[in-house]
Amino acid sequence: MSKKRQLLIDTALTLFYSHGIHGIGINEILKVSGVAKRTLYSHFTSKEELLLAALEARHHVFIQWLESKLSNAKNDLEVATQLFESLADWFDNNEPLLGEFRGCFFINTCGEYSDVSCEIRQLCEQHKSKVRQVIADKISSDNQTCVATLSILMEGAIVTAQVSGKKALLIEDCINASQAMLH
Amino acid sequence: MSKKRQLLIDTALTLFYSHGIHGIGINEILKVSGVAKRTLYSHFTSKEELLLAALEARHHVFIQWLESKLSNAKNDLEVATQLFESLADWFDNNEPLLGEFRGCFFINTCGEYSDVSCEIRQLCEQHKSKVRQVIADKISSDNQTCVATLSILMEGAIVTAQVSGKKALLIEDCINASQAMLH
DNA sequence: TTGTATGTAGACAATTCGGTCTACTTTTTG
DNA sequence: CAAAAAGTAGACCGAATTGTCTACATACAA
Repeated sequence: MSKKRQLLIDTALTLFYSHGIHGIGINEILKVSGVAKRTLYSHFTSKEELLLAALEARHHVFIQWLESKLSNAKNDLEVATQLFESLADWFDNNEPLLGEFRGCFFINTCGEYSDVSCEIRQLCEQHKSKVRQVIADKISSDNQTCVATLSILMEGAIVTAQVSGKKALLIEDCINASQAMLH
Repeated sequence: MSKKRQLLIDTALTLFYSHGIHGIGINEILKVSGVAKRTLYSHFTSKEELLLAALEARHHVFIQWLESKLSNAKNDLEVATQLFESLADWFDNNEPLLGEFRGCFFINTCGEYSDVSCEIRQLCEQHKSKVRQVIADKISSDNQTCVATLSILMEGAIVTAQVSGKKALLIEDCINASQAMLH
């Protein structure tokens, strides 16, 4: 992997994430990264291809982060608490790996693309599917409902933190709801 | 309220909602609505002002819809079931008042605007605050946690339906989680 | 009748968009 | 060393962007 290529992906990810895809032009990405336009188009055929690369990069970073955060949970309740407490750290910008919190990059991206069958949307869907899988792998019970509920609470927490501001109560509620579900 | 003004707001709302704010140009809104550009700029000083009007219009429609859906719930559990079953109808495009489901317009909008203190974001935050208030007014118990959890589940359901498309199981999970919470 | 509101079509300006291209320089590698 | 690969700056293209402006038409109420 070329150094410039990685720099372009990183810069695109940061800018797309914070200003939306259509809110950021190619020229802005070039200016911020300091890479020449010719170089960009030797690595990517279009803006969309750069976006796809950025989505994939974010996917890998996020999944790796999530797996590490849940790695030492010893039972289902610990999975839940560690999940939501890690999210709280993200919301409070205490997770350098994930950068400044601006909601979920994949949710934000879906808001800008209406065609559900396009490659971009499919990548977003696959990411969410993988996130659920990571949680499922840590849940000992074969109860599929538990995984689904945790995922829904997770999405709700992310969106609420983004739109309504980050609150300590939010995470408490998620953990309480998890406890109620796990009897 | 002028007829053309309302037509512009309705058209802008539909197009913004389905393609994102920055994905839709003024000219497209004019073409679809059949209104002259001069007329638009006699009613609104800028695209942003039109967006604010569209957000407000959506806010009123959604709140009215939500209130009507929860109006005849007789206890907390009924509030929860009617809430999530109404959401299911929305996801399945069986709620003409809300139009074709494309996630939450306010969440999608927040994804395109990073400045939390700008007027657009504040409108989105106020909308979510009002949604929580509508739910709170129907919950008999003074338990604030119940309202918060329902809200989080609601946001999670909306986002999951938008990104991952799973609908039937999703609503079941939300209702199950509500039941667990309400003992 | 005569203002005044509100509407029309569309040219135009200034800027930005994604993307191509030329000409040149640097870095890596066999 | 020499060839190939990867980089640079930035002019340029056509299309699209938001917003302004001129000139004119229609509807309605005092």
